[in-house]
Amino acid sequence: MSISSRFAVGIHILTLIEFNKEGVTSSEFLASSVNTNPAVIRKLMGMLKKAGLIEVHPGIAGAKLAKELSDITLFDVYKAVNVVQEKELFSIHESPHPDCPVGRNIQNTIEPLFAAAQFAMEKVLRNVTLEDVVKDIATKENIC
Amino acid sequence: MSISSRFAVGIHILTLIEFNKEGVTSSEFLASSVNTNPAVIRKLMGMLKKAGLIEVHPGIAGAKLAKELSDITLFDVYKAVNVVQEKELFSIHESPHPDCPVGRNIQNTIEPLFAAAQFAMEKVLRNVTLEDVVKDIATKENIC
DNA sequence: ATTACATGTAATCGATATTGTTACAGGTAA
DNA sequence: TTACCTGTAACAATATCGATTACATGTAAT
Repeated sequence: MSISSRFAVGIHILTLIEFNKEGVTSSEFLASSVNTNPAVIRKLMGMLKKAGLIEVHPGIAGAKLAKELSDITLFDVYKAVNVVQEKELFSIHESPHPDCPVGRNIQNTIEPLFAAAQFAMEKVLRNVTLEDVVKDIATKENIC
Repeated sequence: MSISSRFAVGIHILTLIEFNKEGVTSSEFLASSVNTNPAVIRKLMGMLKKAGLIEVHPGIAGAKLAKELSDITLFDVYKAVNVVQEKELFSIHESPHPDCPVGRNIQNTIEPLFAAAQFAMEKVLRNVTLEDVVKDIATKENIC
């Protein structure tokens, strides 16, 4: 099991829009860098647009960031591309037997524990911005 | 996307072994409480056994805990049932374009961020023991 | 030794999610 | 009108999950 690479690709898209901000960042351009199909990129662009992270218009080539780099966290991207639903990082088996003391309580007992674990993971994502990602790549480029 | 319910079922199994420690906890008994097939339970029992969490023997009915309740964390169960591999909670797209500054760096930049998020989630699991789960259920039973 | 019953394990199936691909509708500007 | 872009639907290939069936193997009681 793994969380969909839509998340990583979403970050890639936003980062590249920033790096190419003087130029035109079309779905084809993005697809070439990500190494996938333009239609895949357009679908993701739709999600990022819906989440208010980018501006993109039918018939007009290129996407632009809709917010400041420092105002976009990885959590924003994570939510935008819809990879994990609220309280659903972990799945819990359905319909355990109600006549068993464990069966009738296990879901209620486990759920808050799973939610806490998921929340801790998401908190890390909230504390990283796209600015951090862009700066890290810029640093790596200057060194190499 | 969701982490397999094997994790939740694994917790269920261990918890029920404890609740039924005076009796014989067979795969059929467990399957009835979990509401699944005995073969599914046996496969999970094999994983829990391999991880040293339970003792179970071919031909002999019933499983027993191999460690103290307070010595088994949810993380132990999580690793035992093999739901998420190390550094693979998030997947990263392969083969981004090396001629692009973003494409050639994005993986190295994102990987530690994803690893940190995964680690934070796992840390929560490390801090909860089966004893906590059993006590919580026992409390709920006494109240209701 | 035979019988009854347990665990161990492999094969298979249906359901679902993911990723890539193709195709085309609709918008924009030269 | 033409060229090119985004938006979106349909479909295939692949992978994983959970359930199911079947059977080999091990144990203990008769």
